[in-house]
Amino acid sequence: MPFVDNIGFLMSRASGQLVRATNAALADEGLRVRQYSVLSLVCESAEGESQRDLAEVLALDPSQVVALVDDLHGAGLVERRPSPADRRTKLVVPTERGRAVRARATARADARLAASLGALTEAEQGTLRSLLARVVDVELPPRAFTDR
Amino acid sequence: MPFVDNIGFLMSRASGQLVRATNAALADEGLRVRQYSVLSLVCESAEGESQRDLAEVLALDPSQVVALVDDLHGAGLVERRPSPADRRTKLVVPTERGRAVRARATARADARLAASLGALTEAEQGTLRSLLARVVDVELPPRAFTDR
DNA sequence: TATTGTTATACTCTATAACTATA
DNA sequence: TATAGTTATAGAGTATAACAATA
Repeated sequence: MPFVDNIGFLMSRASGQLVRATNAALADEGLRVRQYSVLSLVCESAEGESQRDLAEVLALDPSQVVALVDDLHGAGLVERRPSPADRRTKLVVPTERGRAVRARATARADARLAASLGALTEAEQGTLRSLLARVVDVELPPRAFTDR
Repeated sequence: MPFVDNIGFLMSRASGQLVRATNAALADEGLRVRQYSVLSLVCESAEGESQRDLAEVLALDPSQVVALVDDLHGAGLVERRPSPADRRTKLVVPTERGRAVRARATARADARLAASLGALTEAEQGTLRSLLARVVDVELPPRAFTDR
């Protein structure tokens, strides 16, 4: 099979396209997609998310989360609150402004994403989403100790 | 829909996983995935590929292709040949060693990719490939001049 | 004038290691 | 002894601009 049909190549190409498109859509709100992902998660959380949990969900190193939260805090969109349960842990919570920016950002990003996926029907987008979710879950294959 | 179900996010996460896995698989051959993609394309080509064509197929800036070809040339895997048709153009062609390295690299990369996609059946992988190919093709939507 | 390859530069993303304060 | 957050650093990837040679 020719290289241009390689799933890894196509995935990388598609991902790059979507990231560029989303960054362009978010530029008006002063966000990039990585900062936006953190803001979205904390806005969806009831009591705030610890930086450790953010790192795990986003598959980022904790040190990267520090920088992203710093960015958002500098823009007045989130705050760090001490966790009542563990004094090592900081819960990241959105400010009022953070919630407002997130709402606008989501509208813009979703519209742009829909345009980028315009070649696919709604049903196909659902199929793609579930296939991707299953690829993402396979971090630790059951009996693939050989290559670790 | 929660952020973690966003297709752009899932795509970025999946792409990162596949790139990391492929880079790990290629490390023994002294390659990274971007160099490998150039090597693969020139090995598949009958008369060599111009750097401009490589940039277009891979969706890279021509200046990035210069660096990748430099890397491969430094490793003795490709050569630049003058095009008989256009003296501006350089055709990138593999060396004998380049072809041998590419064969081994492809075996390793394909095996690792198959493992990373192990959660999907062959049919599902085919579906994923075709969906991705259609997403990638939508660089210039028919009448979306508004956002350019 | 436009295109191919090239150099240069800056910024973003990724990967590691080491440190602190807590547990 | 282990974990959450932090700082620092280096390398890889991305994005632009400008230039020489050639068309």
